[in-house]
Amino acid sequence: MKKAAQGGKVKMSDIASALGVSAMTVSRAFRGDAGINAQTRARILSKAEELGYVFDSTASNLRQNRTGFVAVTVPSIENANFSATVRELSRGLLKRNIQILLANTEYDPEEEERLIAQLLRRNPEAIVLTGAQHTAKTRALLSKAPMPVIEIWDLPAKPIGHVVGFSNEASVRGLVDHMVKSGRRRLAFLGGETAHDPRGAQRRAGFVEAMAGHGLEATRLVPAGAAPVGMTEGASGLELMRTLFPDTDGLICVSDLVAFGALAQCHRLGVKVPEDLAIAGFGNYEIGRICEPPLTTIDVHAGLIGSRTADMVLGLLEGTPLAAPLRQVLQPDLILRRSTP
Amino acid sequence: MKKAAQGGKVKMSDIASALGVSAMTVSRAFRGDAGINAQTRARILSKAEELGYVFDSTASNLRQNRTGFVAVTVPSIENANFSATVRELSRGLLKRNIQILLANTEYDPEEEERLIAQLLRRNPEAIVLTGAQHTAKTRALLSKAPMPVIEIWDLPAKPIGHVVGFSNEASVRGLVDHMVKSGRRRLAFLGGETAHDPRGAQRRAGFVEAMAGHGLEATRLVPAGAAPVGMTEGASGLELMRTLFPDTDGLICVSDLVAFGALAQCHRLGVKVPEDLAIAGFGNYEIGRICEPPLTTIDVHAGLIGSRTADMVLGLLEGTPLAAPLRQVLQPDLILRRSTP
DNA sequence: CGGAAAATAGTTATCGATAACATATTGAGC
DNA sequence: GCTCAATATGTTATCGATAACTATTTTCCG
Repeated sequence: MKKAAQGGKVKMSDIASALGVSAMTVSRAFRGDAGINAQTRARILSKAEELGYVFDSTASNLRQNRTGFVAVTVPSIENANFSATVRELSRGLLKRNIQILLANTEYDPEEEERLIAQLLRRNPEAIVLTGAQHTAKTRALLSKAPMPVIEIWDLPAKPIGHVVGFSNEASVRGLVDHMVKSGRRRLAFLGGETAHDPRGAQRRAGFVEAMAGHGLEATRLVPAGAAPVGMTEGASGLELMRTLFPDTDGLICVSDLVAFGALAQCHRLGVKVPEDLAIAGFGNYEIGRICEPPLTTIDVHAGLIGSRTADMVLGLLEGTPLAAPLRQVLQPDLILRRSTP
Repeated sequence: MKKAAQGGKVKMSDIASALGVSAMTVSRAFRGDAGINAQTRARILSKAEELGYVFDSTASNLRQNRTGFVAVTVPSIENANFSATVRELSRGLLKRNIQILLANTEYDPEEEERLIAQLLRRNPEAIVLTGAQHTAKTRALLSKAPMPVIEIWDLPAKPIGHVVGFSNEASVRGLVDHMVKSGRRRLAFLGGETAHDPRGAQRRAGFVEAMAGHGLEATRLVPAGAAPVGMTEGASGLELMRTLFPDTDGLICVSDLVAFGALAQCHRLGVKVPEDLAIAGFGNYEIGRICEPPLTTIDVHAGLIGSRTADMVLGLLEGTPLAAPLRQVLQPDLILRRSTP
């Protein structure tokens, strides 16, 4: 409970004068510098402990012009896919004691702009953006920024800097191909119609494209509402689909959560999955593995995106300047389960 | 792509000399200080824009001894309950432009200790800990720390500082009472047996207590494995329960995710819910609302914990020192749905 | 044993914004 | 016109750690 500091805070020079050494030596002791006597170092660390010294990285950051954190924006941390990415990113960066400054854009580019302006003031060593949809001002800010910028979860046509992503369009193609191969022709897509969920929109576009590739018309496009869409929207979306396109025999959803909502609604309505309606999701969420029937889906390797991004950041921070920005393209996997025949 | 700064970075004194004013005036312009001429301020801001100036909060932080961020630890950011808390906490603090430094403890007190030591070096304005299980060293570190400490999601008997939480034990009692009232007597509890999930353990203890209150023995305690436990563990746990205690007529699970896993397994085994087995969860996750039948659960108001914590932090940062630490107790709600009769 | 390299420690100035104090200008009231 | 207060701006020192440099041992070799 005694929070108030009794005196001023303890600093390196206090330790130094207590031991009759210079502040510089104390600094060296703390950084595990090579050129310091092991015994001196031990004395310093033990005295520091005794005095309750806490290293002040604010001062260190200013002097070294290194802050030791990376700024990260995500549309929503509540999405299990994004949080898996953040987790692995965080874990990877922790190896070098780099911390994450996280900001939620709530799927709003304007909010992203505000947040990035704030984050830049803190001098992060790199900026990681989930998604590639930005305002013009954000792009301008970031292209002038002195630190590396990495866009993840997308393959932007005009990247700001580096990229770690995958093709949402191509991934959906795998689902369509699978459904068509098993004889389904009257396919619908649920979700992805809003401007503020570019990845959803890309999946939807991929659906349209893939259908065209099979000579089929992609007329069955069902809206699910504004991002973030979840199970609730999946359930209501399934109803809407049945009203608009009652003869649909295969449904691809913008995410597993939506697919599960649709599946649960099918149970309630007595629609048999996959017999009456095949359903596929996207993202390989845990629920797709557990529900009955389990969901065919696309594993986008959300965690891997995070760890690869961490590796890229660490490489960029150590390495020599690069001629061209990096672009790492990951390959999502099609996971076949019983919700499709 | 032109990342390399052409010259040195632009600082306040550059703007100052470009306009023939002092650096102090520039500083005042940026902070919206009262005592500055509106026209001068406009000139400064426009010149700053022109030069591409980015405010350096590192320097500001050092001088003012205010960093503008709050450190937060969570067991796992992938848990939708915790991420809801973080989201609302973040949203609340953003009003005052305070950012969050987030760290995942992975349910490991040792890891928490390491992370907190790191976080303290950054001089956060407050420290928010999810959970009340800490190592002795963590407690020592934090009780000496100069900034407010808030433990959330629990009601610790010996809090380090302030608290925003609820009683896990009492919440489970509501579930037990409901099941008993509807005639079930052979109740089981799934999960919460591990040392590293104190909230799970408290729920389990609450189950035992509540059963005793009804004169019933709580012998049906089924382990679910190490935290974090999810749907997968729910499914396997249900199997285990059916082996160990085949006559169970009501199952309370440590979370909705576990409950859903159990429910899905019941579907597969032909066990009717709630006729053959009543199931309840904990946490009011979205899935419990959507699955069939929807799950009876406890809404712990995860988001509210976050926003209340934000309010508390803001109050502590502005207000005068307090005589005693704050303790805010929230009341979870029992939500009755069809998975219990 | 002489001398060069290695090991260890100290000095001084600095990172960039800003608190605290000092100064200059304007205006109001009598 | 004069004083006092309000307004607007400038000066200097400082937050705490550390880069860059210098100074002093110690070690090791031919």
